[in-house]
Amino acid sequence: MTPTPIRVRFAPSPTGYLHVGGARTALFNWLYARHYGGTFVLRIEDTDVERSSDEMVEGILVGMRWLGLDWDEGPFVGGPHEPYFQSGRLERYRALAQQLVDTGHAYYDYRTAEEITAARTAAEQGDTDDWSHDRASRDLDPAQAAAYEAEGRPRAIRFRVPHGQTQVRDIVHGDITFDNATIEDFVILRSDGHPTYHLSVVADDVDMQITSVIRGDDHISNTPKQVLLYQALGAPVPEFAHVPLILGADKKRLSKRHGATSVIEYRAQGILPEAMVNFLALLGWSPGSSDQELFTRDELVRAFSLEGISGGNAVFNNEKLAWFNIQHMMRLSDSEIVARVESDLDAAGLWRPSFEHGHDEHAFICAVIALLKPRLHALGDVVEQARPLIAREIVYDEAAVAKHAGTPEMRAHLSALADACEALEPFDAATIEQAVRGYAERAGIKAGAMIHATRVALTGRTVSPGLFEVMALLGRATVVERLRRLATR
RNA sequence: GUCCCCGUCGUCCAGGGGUCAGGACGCGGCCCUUUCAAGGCUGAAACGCGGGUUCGAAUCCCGCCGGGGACGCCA
Repeated sequence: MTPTPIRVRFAPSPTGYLHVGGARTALFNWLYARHYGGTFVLRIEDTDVERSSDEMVEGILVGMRWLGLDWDEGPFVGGPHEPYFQSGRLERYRALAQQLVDTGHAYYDYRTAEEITAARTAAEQGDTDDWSHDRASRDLDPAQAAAYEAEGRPRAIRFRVPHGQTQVRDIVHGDITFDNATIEDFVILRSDGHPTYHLSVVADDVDMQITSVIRGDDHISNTPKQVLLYQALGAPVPEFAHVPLILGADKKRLSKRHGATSVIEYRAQGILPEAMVNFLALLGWSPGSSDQELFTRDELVRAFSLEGISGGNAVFNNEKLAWFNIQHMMRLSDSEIVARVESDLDAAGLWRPSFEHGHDEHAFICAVIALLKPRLHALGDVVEQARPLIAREIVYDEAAVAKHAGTPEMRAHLSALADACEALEPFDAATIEQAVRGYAERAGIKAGAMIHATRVALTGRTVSPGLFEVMALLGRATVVERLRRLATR
C-alpha cells in the first residue's frame, strides 16, 4: 500500500557476542523487514575504537547467522551506503557537526571534561541538581571564544536545544512528549573530533534512509535529542518502535549473573535456533487474538507486526525456552537432526561414515533418532541417549543389572528369550512384543520383569525408548548376542 | 533527585465498558504405559491500591504505590 519501502537496521556495538536482548531487537527488525519485503541493514557502531576489533564484530555476526537473521546490507555483503562501520564515517560526522554549528544549531564548548565533572559534582553536592540542563557555554562571549581559540584550547560541540517541547511518535508507546527544558545541551562532537552516539546514529540513519527505528526501550530518553537532530538537519524523522527490555527472574535487567546471556551459549547448550527465534519473538510480541505459540520462521514473518509488541518488560523464562526446544526438536526431520549432531557423535567416537546421507546405515541412524526424538530436550542429549543403540560394545549399569537381571533364574530366561528370538519371523516390534509377552506368560513371570531384564541386557540401562522398537532396531543378531552375553556373564 | 516507560495467574501473552477474565510455560491430578519421555484430559493460580466517570469498570480519567529505564566528551 505505502510506496515507501521499509528500511530498518540493527546497529550493535561490537562487544564480542550477541546477547539475547540484542538478538531479539535484531529479530524484530528482521521480521519487520521481511514481512514488508523491506531492507534489513546491519551496521556496526564501533566509534569506540578502543573496544572494537574484527574478532568482536565476528562474535555478533556468528550469532546473527546462527539465528538465521540475514542482512541485506552490511558487513561482507556491502551495499549502496558503505561503509557499514561507523569508524569509517568520521569525516561525515565532523562535516555534519560543523554544519550544525554554521546553522546556529550547535556551538563550541571549550571547557575540559575535568572542569565539567568538577562543576557537576559541585552541583550535585549543592543539592540544586539542575545539571541536566547544562547550558553554561551556550552564549560564550565572542571575545572570550576567540581567546580560547588563540590558546588552541580543545573544543567540543554541543547541540543548542531549543525552547519548547519535542514529541516522539512511537508505535509501541504512542506519542511521548518531552519538555525541552529537561534536555541538556548534549555533546555531538567530542573535543578529539569523534562523534557521540547521538550524532552518529542520526547521521547514519539519515544517510542510510532508515524509515523505522526499532530498538530497546532504554533509548526512549535519547530519542527526543535525536528527533531534534533530525529537525536541525532538515531530515525526515523515522518512525520509532521501542521494544521493552528483557529482564532476569529477579526483574533486573538481564546480565551475566542470570546465566547465559549470549545466544551462542544457548547454541552450546543444544538449543535450536528455531526454538530461540520462536521464544524470543514471543517475548514481548504476540500475534494478537490467535492462540498460536509455535511458529516457524516463515509463519513469524507472515504474522509479525509492530502493533503486536507490548509495552512492558519481559522476564526471560528458561523453562519455556526448553519447552520450545522440545517442540521444535520434534518437528525436525530425523535426517535433519542427524546432520546437526554428526560432529557431536563423531567427537564421542560414535559416528560411522556409513551413517552419512546416501550410505547404507543412514536409515539406521535416522531410525535411532526417531526413537529418541520425543525424549530429547536438547541436541546435546543425542550422544548419551544414542550410545547404547549405536556403540558396538555396551556398558552395563551394574545397579540395573543387579536389580533386574541379578538372579540365575532371570539369566536363564534371557537365554531362553535369545533362543526364541533366533526363530522369530518377522523380527519387527509387533512380533517381538508378542513373543516376549508370550514367553513371560508361559514361564509364569510378569511381562514387566522380563521386559526390564531384557532392557538391561540390550542397553545396559534401566531407561530406553520402547523396548520392542529398540529390539527391532538393533536387529536379531545384536539382540541375541547381547541377551546371551548377559545371561552367561 | 529529575524526566520517561510499564502494571491481567509465579512467568510469557490475549482481552480493552456487560466474558464462567482466555491460551502457553511451570506446578498438581487422571489417562496412556515395559522404563524414561512425548501426548491427551483435568485442577489450582491473576486484573496492585484508592478515588472518580458510567446503569455497569480489569477495560476510560486522576492520584498513590510498585517495577523498570534514562539522566556521560559510553553506545
